[in-house]
Amino acid sequence: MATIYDVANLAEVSAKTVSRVLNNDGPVSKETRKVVEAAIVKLGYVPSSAARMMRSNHSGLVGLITGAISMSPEPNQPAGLPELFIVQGIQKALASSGMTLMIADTGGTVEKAAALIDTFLRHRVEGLIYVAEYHQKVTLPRISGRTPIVLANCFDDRGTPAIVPDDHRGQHDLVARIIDAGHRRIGYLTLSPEIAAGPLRRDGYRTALAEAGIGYDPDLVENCDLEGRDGEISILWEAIDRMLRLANPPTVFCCGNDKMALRVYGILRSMGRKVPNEVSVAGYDNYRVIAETLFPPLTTADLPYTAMGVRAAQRLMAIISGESPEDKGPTLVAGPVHWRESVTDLRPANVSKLKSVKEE
Amino acid sequence: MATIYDVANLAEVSAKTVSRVLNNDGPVSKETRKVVEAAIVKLGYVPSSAARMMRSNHSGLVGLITGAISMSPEPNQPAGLPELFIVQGIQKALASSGMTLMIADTGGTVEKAAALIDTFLRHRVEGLIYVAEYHQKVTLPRISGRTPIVLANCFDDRGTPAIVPDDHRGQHDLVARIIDAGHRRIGYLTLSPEIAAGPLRRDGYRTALAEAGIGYDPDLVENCDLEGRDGEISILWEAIDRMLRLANPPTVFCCGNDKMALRVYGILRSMGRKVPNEVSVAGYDNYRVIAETLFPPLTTADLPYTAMGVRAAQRLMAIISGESPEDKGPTLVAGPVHWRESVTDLRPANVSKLKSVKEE
DNA sequence: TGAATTTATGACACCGATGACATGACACCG
DNA sequence: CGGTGTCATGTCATCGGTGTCATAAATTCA
Repeated sequence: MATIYDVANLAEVSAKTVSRVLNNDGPVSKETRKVVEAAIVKLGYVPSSAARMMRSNHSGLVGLITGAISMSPEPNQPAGLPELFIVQGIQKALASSGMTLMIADTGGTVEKAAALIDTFLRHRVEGLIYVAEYHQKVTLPRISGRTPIVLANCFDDRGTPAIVPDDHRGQHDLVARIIDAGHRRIGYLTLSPEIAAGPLRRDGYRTALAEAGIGYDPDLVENCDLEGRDGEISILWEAIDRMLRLANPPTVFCCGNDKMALRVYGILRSMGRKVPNEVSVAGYDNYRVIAETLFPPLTTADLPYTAMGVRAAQRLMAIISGESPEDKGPTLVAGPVHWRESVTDLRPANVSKLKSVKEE
Repeated sequence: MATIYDVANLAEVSAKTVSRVLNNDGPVSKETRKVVEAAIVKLGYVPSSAARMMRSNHSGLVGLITGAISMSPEPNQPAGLPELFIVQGIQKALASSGMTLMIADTGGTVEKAAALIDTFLRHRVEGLIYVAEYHQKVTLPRISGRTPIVLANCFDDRGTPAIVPDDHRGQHDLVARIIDAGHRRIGYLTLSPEIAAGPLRRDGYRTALAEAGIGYDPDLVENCDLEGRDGEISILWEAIDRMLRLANPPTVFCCGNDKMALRVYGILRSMGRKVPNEVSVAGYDNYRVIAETLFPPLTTADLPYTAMGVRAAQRLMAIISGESPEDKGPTLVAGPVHWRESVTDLRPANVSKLKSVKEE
């Protein structure tokens, strides 16, 4: 591979002058610049970032660690892989800063994260972002030097800067909107209480009910999430069957996430119930492959992955620029409600009118 | 950040000895090794890969370029992002080789690929892999040096080593299996002929029919893929409606991909047709979020992304090791059929028996 | 027991850039 | 016309490791 000296020889200038041309550093005459640039092209010269980094002690790299790409081998897990939107958001925010993003994947095993952090430190990244597959608590190995790190979609108990979704508010907003559409009996098929989003969303549901003066009815809430284990369909089926037999049955089912809503569509239809004419369904995540492809399209709460990624990158850049990460603890990011055809509007004026309303 | 000299001073040995300990190079006495390792831990020393790379001229890096993470902003496009499985396969195959994988994303715009290749070359990667979002032809900027590159899920007309899915064989195997289950009237809702997979899969369908001695009936085939444009649902609806009104209607609908199958489920049910009792449905891709979550689970052909990733990485490693890439052109990789409950078995013995059969 | 080999370690140059500093040629100024 | 500033360029040391070679001590061998 050609070096800066090869270019210098060919252009009959010093290496330093070539360096000046490359970096738009110091003054270079028009003719010299032209000669040098020609030599660069002729030799196909590409500067070595290793050599540059050694001298200037500045890598321009940001490391990103994720398990998103190689999810656990079992096909369970909350969403799948849309948390990649976080990565997309990070890229978007980083693109303007001139930093290069290096992405590495844990390959499923969390233990590999330590090795990846090490690899990144060897490359002298200027900052690290750790992205979790779903909202959860994590415990990462401590980093020896002073390389800053930001957590996205997760948090720890050491006060590390973190960006997490506002599950409480999202579920609250969605339920509030559904109440606004005239629904009063709202069934809620929850996620497992084991995962961070479960209790947060359930509380959001309760808060929205309370604000509307609707009593909380435990008969309308059931955990239907087996976290990928078998039998989820039958548990769902029985919960729905039970609720629909109540004296005062729900007019809408809120599901823990969009994937569950996809199952609920199938079950309700197998029961002979039309969606949404007889029963409405709402999800959570705005997992677009499902939410927009389902027929009818699914009303759901957005999980603002992209925005979270943007915030994470911005936070990191701020810390790299020297801002002390004093406002410790997680930053909550809320997303909008996506109103689609899967929930009927029971308000007098709109009853029987099944039209597409988008509020995004 | 501590350097190798700091460690050498603290351990009272030469820098070269520290280097020996780090790389398990040359002989080092047990005691010396212990002292050096203690110093390394005490200082939190992390070697600089930049410095190492300069001298040894060996980066241990493989660059991966993908648009997978930031798909096009429109929610159209074939699959979404499961082509990330390719990345997963690449990682799996690379893990054993000691190479570090650097992933970069084009951010949607193909033009950025050139910049990313440049960045990778600056880091002196030993090989490059380009992963496309869906099976297609691409034209990448030529690479100046002799850094090898392998294409995954795409191909070009310059004979660059490439790994692509065997869409013809996959669709053939799926249809053959459906014929084997007793179906004779097989509707086919195709992908757009514009994308590489479209014609390949359609030909696979025709080949399977021909092999079974079933005549090709153009009435049973229709392109229902608008590549994300509006109106897809109504086109699908009309195509299905038309075919079901035929004197001899299809007993099963093969869909261009799983996403289309998801829509077809909704449409058939809105028409009051039970799946699979009255009409069977099959997909393509084995997009698990859809195929396994749908009710009933979807029969589909596997798009062997992981295997393709593995092959791509192996091919690259072979080329890096000096093997001349003489067997030019694309390598086809075929995947298995996943037989699930969405297609009924019409063979006498099994009629009315709806059980889960997995053949993977 | 002296020569040959192995083991353990160090000295030093070098990889390819860039920062600090120096130099010569002009231009401008009073 | 000497002094000062700017422009264009070059010299040289340096970043943090590792390859090459040298060296001294310990071990094996004839």
